Amino acid sequence: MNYSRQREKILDVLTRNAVHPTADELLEFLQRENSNIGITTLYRNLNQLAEAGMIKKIDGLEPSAHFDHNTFNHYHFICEECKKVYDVPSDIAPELINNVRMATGFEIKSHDIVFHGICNKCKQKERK
Amino acid sequence: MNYSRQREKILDVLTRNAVHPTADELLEFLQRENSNIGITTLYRNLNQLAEAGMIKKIDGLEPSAHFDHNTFNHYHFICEECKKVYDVPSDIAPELINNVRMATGFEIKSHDIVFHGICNKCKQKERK
DNA sequence: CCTCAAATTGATAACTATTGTCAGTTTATC
DNA sequence: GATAAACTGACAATAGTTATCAATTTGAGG
Repeated sequence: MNYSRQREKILDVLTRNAVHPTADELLEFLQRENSNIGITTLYRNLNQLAEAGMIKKIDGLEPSAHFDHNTFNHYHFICEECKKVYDVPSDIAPELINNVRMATGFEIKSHDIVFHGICNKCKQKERK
Repeated sequence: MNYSRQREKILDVLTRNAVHPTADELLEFLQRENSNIGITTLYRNLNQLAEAGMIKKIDGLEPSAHFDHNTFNHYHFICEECKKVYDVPSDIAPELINNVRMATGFEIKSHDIVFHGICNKCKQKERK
């Protein structure tokens, strides 16, 4: 993978905006910083970076993929109210992979967990 | 929800073809049994049935949603080789929800786990 | 530096999965 | 049987994402 100004900028903006943005949201962030990067280039780079393990692509949050600069093993929670995506630490399911191996015999290469519910901020608001 | 011939047929075919089909695959199954149901009707019913809790919509298997007649609490595994979707029993992560509640304080309404890897059949084939 | 192949960009077009529209049909209730 | 509400399905539209490809940029070697 060669260097490119655009890829560096994308990685930079994604890291500074740790809100699990979609491609569209990232494009906005970039434009706000006067980085006009083509949407094709953005998608191409996001996929390349994910492929290379430098970022994470979060599926399961239809209708569009979100992207995460945090490549540390962890899970995600999306609030049904404010739609914000939160990180969930991976130690909530310590024996998961082992248990699946035992139960199925399959070779597990990766896994993702998505939780849906109401976050604390939105629980507060509802109480008022 | 009123009765409809189409909805009954969709539920019937989905139940008999327990392979977690996509909407397109379901359409094929239906056509094979000479049930020509419009794609709009199919999607509308799948969403209604999922809404009503009579089937499950499986997100996170891009690029398209899969559907599952099994509404029992369970998870999914997709084989990177043959692309088949398998069920994974839910008892592999017994304390999951509690642990997330403890870690985050969030109200968890639902969650999904998707495992990626190689299934036993494909492991066999690779050995040859 | 200069050259050159390989990698990258981005405008445009294309594709795919899914949903909106709406007139005509079916269902259920009285 | 009449009537309102639910449902169908052809068609058009939308949204997210990828393919195409000529022009530009990058990096390794001479």
